[in-house]
Amino acid sequence: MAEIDFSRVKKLNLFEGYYESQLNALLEGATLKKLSHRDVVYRAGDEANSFAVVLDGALKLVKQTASGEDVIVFFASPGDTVATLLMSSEKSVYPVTAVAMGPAQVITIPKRTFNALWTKDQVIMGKINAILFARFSEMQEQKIFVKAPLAIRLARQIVSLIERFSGDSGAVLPIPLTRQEFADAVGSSVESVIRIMSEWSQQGILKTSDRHIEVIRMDRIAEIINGQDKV
Amino acid sequence: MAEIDFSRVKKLNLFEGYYESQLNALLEGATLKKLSHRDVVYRAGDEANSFAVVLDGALKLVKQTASGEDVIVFFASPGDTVATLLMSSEKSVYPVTAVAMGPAQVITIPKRTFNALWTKDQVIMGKINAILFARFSEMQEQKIFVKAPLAIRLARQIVSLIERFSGDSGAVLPIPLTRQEFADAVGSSVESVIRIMSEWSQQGILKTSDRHIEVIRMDRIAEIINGQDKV
DNA sequence: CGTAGCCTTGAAGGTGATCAATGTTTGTGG
DNA sequence: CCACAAACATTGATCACCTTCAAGGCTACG
Repeated sequence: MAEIDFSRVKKLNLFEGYYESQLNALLEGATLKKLSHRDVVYRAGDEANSFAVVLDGALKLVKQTASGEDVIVFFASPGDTVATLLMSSEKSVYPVTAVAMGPAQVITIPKRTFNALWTKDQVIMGKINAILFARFSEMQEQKIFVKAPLAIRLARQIVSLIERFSGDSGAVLPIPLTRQEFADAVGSSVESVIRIMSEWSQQGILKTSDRHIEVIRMDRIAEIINGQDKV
Repeated sequence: MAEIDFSRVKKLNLFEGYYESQLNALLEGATLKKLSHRDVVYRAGDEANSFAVVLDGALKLVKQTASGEDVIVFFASPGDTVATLLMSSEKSVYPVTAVAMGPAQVITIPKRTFNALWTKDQVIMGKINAILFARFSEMQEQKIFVKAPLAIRLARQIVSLIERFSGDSGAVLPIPLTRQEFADAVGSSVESVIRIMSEWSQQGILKTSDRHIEVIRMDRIAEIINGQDKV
């Protein structure tokens, strides 16, 4: 645990305002994990003994369908926690697989630390709730677009990711995303995603090089989401 | 508050094991609401001053799409809480509209009671987490089926509702659900839902009278979900 | 006994899935 | 640093699944 970079940890909203001694307590038994692209943090079905806080980079939370296809349930960004709700139950198993997208850093924190210390701290539990609420909102938002045409769902997904990973600063997605992953996230096929994104590239709406996306015409993307692109 | 039926309240897993005096504290300022079909508990956009616990019946949590269509985000069953995660944030607004389906009873509990008393009680917060986790799981499960044919999504939805509202006892859905509501829940159109359910009625898989559904051949429904019905 | 809410059926058409084949880039081991 | 494998992107053709639109019927209830 000594190797955890506190200066980075303290920058997370989650841990803001804590003294180093308090942080030491909250991170009792915690481990810093430096991940490379495609490293697995948790595997669906494994016994849930710890939860994770994302420090840097991104994780995708993936589940498999009966026919073996992947479905991306959520993208976790820095500050997000993963598997927190599992800590309350007696014995349980991770429902999804968490995989790093590009280089990433997470802290894994043992269940016992959560139950012994976190749950007694109303401030941090309030922040956890806020994180959960954000994830809830994202999933509900997605549900609202189920019936929308693929182009709209895709555009919404891109905007959502950019907002969460780049904030308002710029329109470049700092994480590598394959077309397949977009498809898995919006519930579609690679081919369809490619057709739409190629179209957008040709129209100069976005640019993509080596799985990194840059939105050039954010206004056009917004129009597409609002269904005004046919006008 | 005097009018709250404690014998009913105590049966909820959420409040199990509490003395009446403790319950009185947890329900400080709470109100029992007896609802009729289509009564609105919370309206999306209203300021979130309280959260709710479902005692009896069912609520649908609805959001509207840009084009004015309804999307049912979740069905809340007895024991579920609604808007809990909102209580942690300073000032907020309900993200969804909560509407009763058939007669229902809910308790609404003020935000201040939650923050003053609930958050200090680790036991009840653990139970809240379990409730949230169940809702999370349901939403994720649904996401796994986005690409599945409508018949499968519909079958899954019916089974999920029956499990939550009837437990293992029987196969009758005790709440009234229109075809439109099924469509709103699975992200489809009324007509398509009707076509599939009519087919099932003819095959004797289920029976429906006045918006109440009874599954006759649960085995067939299970087969449909597993995609074995074409065999 | 009329209206509102719900259910049903048919026809036409579009979106996007699937299959198949091929090109391109990235990463790795020798 | 090259060569080859693996991962990723692309394009075209075909067609199933649903949506949409339109029109009408049924049932409960004030």
